[in-house]
Amino acid sequence: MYEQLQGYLNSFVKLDEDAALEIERKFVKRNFRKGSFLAVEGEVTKEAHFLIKGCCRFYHVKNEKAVTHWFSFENSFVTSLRSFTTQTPSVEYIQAIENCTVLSLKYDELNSLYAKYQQWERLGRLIMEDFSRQMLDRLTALQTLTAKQRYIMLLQSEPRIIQRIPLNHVSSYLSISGETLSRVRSEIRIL
Amino acid sequence: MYEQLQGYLNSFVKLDEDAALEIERKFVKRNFRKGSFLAVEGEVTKEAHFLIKGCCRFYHVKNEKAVTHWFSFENSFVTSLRSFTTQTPSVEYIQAIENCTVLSLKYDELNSLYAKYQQWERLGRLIMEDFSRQMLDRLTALQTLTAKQRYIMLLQSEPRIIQRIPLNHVSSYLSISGETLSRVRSEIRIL
DNA sequence: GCGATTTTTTGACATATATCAAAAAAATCA
DNA sequence: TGATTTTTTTGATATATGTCAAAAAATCGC
Repeated sequence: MYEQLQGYLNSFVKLDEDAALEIERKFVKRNFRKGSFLAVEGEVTKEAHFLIKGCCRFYHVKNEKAVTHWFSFENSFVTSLRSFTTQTPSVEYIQAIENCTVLSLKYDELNSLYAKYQQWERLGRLIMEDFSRQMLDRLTALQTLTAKQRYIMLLQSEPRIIQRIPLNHVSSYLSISGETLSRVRSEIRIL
Repeated sequence: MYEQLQGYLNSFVKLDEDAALEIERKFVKRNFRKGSFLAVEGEVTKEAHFLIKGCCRFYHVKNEKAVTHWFSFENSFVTSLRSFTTQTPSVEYIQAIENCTVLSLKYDELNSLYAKYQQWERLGRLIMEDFSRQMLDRLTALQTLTAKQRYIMLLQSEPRIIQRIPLNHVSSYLSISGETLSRVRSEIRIL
């Protein structure tokens, strides 16, 4: 369990022993039942969670409708970024799509790691750089591809999303109505 | 000139004297003529530029068409993020929309700052966090607003873009055809 | 300053995608 | 397992926005 997190972190920075020891000291194991929330609109998100098992859906409510904007799977951090990094009320919800096991880290604990270890600071920077690149790709896809192309691209680049997430959430994520996505899928089936 | 950069960096981290001294040592002043390129598709971006004066347009070419995905103005860093951070060929162009004055920092120099000063590492992290939050906002706007709403929102949140950037670039940035944006504007004029 | 580009506007028409409604299928759970 | 809820599919129709074309306006280069 901790090895899994360790492996993830190591892909960014090879942690020295003292810095690595903090992993077991600061992260605590937790479970979230399918359907439960890791972040709620209006509440300050006090923890970041490393997803050991399961997957989550990020969404916000706009005109009484849920708009999904992200999914997270095993081996990634889950938190309401703006809320957590600025300690302000969240504008989004994060919901467990499957039963989830996570390793949770409190905001203050993370900051003490940042303060104490240059390597943790670097880890934070590299993870944010990585996240930014992912966001840029997603933006490009939304900006340049048709509904069908976006679905096909997702099928290729993130098959887990299509395999494990209900279609209505996927359609929202792709900014396509459920009906249109259903039609797109049947077209592709025929091909 | 250096004070301007210093002020920007200070808004993220109050640099100690030794770390602050590096600013004048590592950043070099350069000018880019209107129309010239700060990054080109296919070339590895070797520098990040802090924009002292002027503005830039980020775009990539898709089906022989330019798709604008970002603008930068005074007091922000300009670089092809993926290319610079991973030192791989850029997929995008960055073009000066006005004559620009920048302070440029080489990739290797930045990394030596990261290695030597925990404060610079933190600076990098905080700037990336800030960037990520901006990207998230942009994604939300593209996902939830109509063409007209996106334009109005831009008018309010980033009037500089509308004041200083040719309309065809703005429309591309908003994922609206030039014709539709023109119509949206005339509608708003009347109101 | 003036001709030549480039950008913006306007109009007619095309189309991708949304919406509404209802049936079919799948998932949930008591 | 069967009943109930949720999700997905299918059909008919509506609409926002794109495309093509040409005029009007603005900008650029010499």
